[in-house]
Amino acid sequence: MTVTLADVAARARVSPATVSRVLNGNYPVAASTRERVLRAVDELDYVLNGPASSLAAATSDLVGILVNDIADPFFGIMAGAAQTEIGGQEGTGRAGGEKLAVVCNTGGSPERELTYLTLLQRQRAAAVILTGGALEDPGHIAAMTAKLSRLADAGTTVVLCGRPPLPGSDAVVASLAFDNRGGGRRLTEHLLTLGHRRIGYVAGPVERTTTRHRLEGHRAAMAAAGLGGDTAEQERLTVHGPYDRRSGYDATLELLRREPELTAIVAANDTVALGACAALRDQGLRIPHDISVAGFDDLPFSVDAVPALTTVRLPLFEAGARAGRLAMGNEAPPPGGIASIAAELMARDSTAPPRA
Amino acid sequence: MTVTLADVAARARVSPATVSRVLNGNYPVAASTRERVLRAVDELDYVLNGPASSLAAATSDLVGILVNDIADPFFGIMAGAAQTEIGGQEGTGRAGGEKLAVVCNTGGSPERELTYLTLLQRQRAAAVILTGGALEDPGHIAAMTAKLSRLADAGTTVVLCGRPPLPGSDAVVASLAFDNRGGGRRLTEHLLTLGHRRIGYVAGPVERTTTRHRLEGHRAAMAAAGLGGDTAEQERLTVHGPYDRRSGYDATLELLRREPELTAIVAANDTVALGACAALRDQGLRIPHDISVAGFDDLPFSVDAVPALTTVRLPLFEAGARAGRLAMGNEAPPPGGIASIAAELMARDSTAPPRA
DNA sequence: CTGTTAGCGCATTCAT
DNA sequence: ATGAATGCGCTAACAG
Repeated sequence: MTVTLADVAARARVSPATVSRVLNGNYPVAASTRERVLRAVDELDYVLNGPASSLAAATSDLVGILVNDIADPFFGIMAGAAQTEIGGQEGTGRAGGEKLAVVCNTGGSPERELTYLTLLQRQRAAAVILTGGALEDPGHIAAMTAKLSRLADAGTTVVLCGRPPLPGSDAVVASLAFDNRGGGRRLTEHLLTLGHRRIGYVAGPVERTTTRHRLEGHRAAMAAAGLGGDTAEQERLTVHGPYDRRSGYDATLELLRREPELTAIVAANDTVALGACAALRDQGLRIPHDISVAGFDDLPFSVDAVPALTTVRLPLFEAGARAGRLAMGNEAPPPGGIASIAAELMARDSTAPPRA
Repeated sequence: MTVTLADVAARARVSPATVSRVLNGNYPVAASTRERVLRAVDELDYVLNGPASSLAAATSDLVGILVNDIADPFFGIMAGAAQTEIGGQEGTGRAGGEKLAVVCNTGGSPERELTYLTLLQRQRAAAVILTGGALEDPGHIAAMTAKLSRLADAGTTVVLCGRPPLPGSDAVVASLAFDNRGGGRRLTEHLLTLGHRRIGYVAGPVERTTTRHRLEGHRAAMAAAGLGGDTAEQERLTVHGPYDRRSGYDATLELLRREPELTAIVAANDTVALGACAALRDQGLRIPHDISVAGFDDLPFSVDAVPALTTVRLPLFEAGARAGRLAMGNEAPPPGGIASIAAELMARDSTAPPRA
């Protein structure tokens, strides 16, 4: 039926051990024998049995990349970049020592995040990359810390990309954290400099690090300008919701209801900002003439929005690629295992001084 | 060191076989024993060894989803929907009989497509879903057909989603093909009805089924209106390029150079259309007053474009979900294994009658 | 309903 | 540089 290593060995008139050695390449084999073996492999159309090989070797060539939302380019760009570094070799068609880089979509659900980690642990994954913000629920953090320790103990390399370090865990080889706080602060400073004073904030889902850090940056800038207000006032000008277009639309209407004199809206990310723009247009407001709008991430479509969206650029591709190299052991981890990744303000046309 | 099934068996005072049975759930076990075993599993924090289990059972719980570009929501939406159907159970955290739905990014490269299939074959994947258009190169088609046969022989379920059937192959359980030709035709008919006569076409990469079908639909509509022109004229009003923003931008400038009197531009997809819009704006042309623009796919951002983009809606989520169910054997394949998925014209604000 | 017995296909000692 | 032998951890008959 299915052709095995032994079949190849027989055809090449060598022992199974020799076939294994040429296939894995990490052992000296005479050129002539290697030649013969490879020919037999091609002739028989042999494909290594992954499970058997993983069982014997106690490691697999699977690398998992966890994302919160695979339909969001924010994650797609990072995941694609990581995959490029991991499975991006030439590709002979025969598939030699390649790793199998795969992305797993948690949908933002903590249960599914843990389930996927268990599944990857079960497969004895070579490495795992966790992308995007983390949930701040203490129970989940504890469960994640424990699970990642277990993975690390089993030899799996764990890398965080766009997610803050896990405090007190040595399971993680490297954490690449975006400077969401600094980016958020600079974005709001930009609006303040333009002269805005009443700024609404459409935040992401509660209990997420990304949400909190961006919001903290915003409030820090407001406070520094003496516009912080009390907690109640801050809450009044903040609406939370998922990272999607709909949320931006609805939250904007709500903010307008709460404070009709708003001159600017800061959104949790670019997708949300697009929803905000749609809501404002539907209300007959012109951007940026009547009201300014800003996003976060600088996804590819943001520059093409009308007007072009002011936002904060995150080097998603570079970060993803670096995470991929770290996972493969092809790059030295940053000092202390932690790197902060700069976020750059992109001032474009959707923000302008408020109407006099 | 690492805890095995035998350890669990010892702790629960049963045989390894019994533990295996409760873990796999597909065999009668006394409730009290099951209880004891599960407790032992939790106490020992046991995680099944995937490779060992796959080796013994000769199948794995891996399901691969191949996409051309993971950063493109077109694929992200389909892949996410498929994953929902495959790995979307409750999620106990303990991870029972779940499948591991995993997406692989080929980047549109035929070599990587084959490599990924080999890797999945090596893992003895339970199923494989191929999304998006296929390459039309005869050599690659032959290689793919052969590879998919090999996979099917090994028990892997193969499903095509958004890709035309593979002629003469019985390896594929089901093909869900979008009606790209019909959608393309209706889109151009819409423009013709508005009164357009000189229409430029920004096509996708050559040798791709999606590209060809959409273009054929366009040309069929033109021909039916007596505007087909000769081959040279058709070529003159068509520019090929990748499915990205940049391509739309550059191709639009090229089309304008070739034919300054263009009144409408049809783009290969929405992303390309956005690039086209940007180029037109940079040329000082107003949409749709000076020139109309249309896209394809109806991605989430298209309705928020300014002006809202006329396009063709593809039910990406529904198709992906259906592919997931087919891959899991949770839905009967369509008659003949082939289903055509309707594409619906979404006439919005980016198209209007040409200037008088 | 549960225990016993054999492999699954390969990587890796240890010899040679 | 190559061959022979052993076991990775689990599932699947087969008994009982």
